[in-house]
Amino acid sequence: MDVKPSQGSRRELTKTQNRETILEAARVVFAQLGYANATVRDIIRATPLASGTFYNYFKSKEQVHQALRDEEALILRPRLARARAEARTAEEFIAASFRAFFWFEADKGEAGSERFRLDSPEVLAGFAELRQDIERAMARGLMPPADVGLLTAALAGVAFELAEEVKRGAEVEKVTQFATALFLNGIGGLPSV
Amino acid sequence: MDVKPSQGSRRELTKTQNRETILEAARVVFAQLGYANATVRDIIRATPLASGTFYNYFKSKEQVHQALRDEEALILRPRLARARAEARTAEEFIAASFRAFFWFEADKGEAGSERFRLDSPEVLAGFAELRQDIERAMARGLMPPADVGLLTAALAGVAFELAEEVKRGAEVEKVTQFATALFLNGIGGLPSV
DNA sequence: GGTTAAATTGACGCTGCGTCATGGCCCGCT
DNA sequence: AGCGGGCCATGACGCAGCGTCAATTTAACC
Repeated sequence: MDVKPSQGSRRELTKTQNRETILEAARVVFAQLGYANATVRDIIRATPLASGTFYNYFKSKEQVHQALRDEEALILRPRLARARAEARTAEEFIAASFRAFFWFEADKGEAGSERFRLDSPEVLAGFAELRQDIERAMARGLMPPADVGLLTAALAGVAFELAEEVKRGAEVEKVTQFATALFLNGIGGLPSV
Repeated sequence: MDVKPSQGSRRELTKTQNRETILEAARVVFAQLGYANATVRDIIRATPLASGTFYNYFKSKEQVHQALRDEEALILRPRLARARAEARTAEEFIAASFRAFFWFEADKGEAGSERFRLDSPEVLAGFAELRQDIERAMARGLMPPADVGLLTAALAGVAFELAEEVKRGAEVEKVTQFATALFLNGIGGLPSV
């Protein structure tokens, strides 16, 4: 009958280390070869571990990738939440969201340019948060009421697509102002629900 | 010294047929297994041809996929061009573009839900056309002047993301009106160039 | 130190990849 | 109609990556 292994136990430690080793190797390999060309073998070869060990930690290349996206989302989400929490007007709400997102993406650079489905848990949670915050803003009268689902999707679409421009070198502040102006004026005339 | 083989020649005919056979098989296989899981072997197995033959027509799974996207773009582009050519106001321009795009995507249904880089020649040409049409519209005073690159990207982002909603069952007309209103009001307050 | 459970290892069988030598078929010419 | 040349389909081949699993090492606990 085993008690849950203590946090500081040797076993737990190397387990965490191995996981991190694999993730770090994956980051490098994906950046070098691109996600599509990279193989599980490439990742473990960039590691002192054996091929079998990989599968103790992840089921597939896809899952490592998801874990990496999750790590990112885990950094980004609080930033977005904070930025929006401080917003007192619709403009602040929108501008702060875009700005936080664009700065974050800008740091990743061209490397992170591949397109993916957005189905990792943390990312979905981020979407849900955005949607909730929009609903609250509408309830408070900060924004006029409109179809929240469509508005969320539109915001996301603009954010993702303009993020590409930012990665290609466009100025964050300029793009932020563009996106903010577009929505701030745009939501005024939306068909009401 | 060969003359270019006549169009009706037997050889040319089966070549065209084989190409079409492969593309059709690919359509089916991608729909069934999803692009990521499908293999070149799956495609040729869905065909009376031998594996080597595949490589006479396409270099990779990726290239077949691109050819399929190109076929789609080849249908969609004239529709968009026509819709926009008839536009006499900004509203008509924007609404017609979204409407044509959403109807097209709606027909594909959930099947075509995977996300891809948009780098096939025909698709890029479609982007370029959109951008040009916007520039012309601005020149004619139909739209206020703004950063064309950012505006194009924003339009594309909203179009792609809302298309997902349409595929999930949202009403085309409702979504079209939403997107149109968003941009029609939005472009009014954009930072001028 | 001995016992046991857990985690690591790499070899294994299998599947898909892209190539290439072979052979058949179409075409144009006589 | 028969011949010759070139084009293209064919499928076997060597190679690489996949995910598994029996054997082995390592850590934990007594």
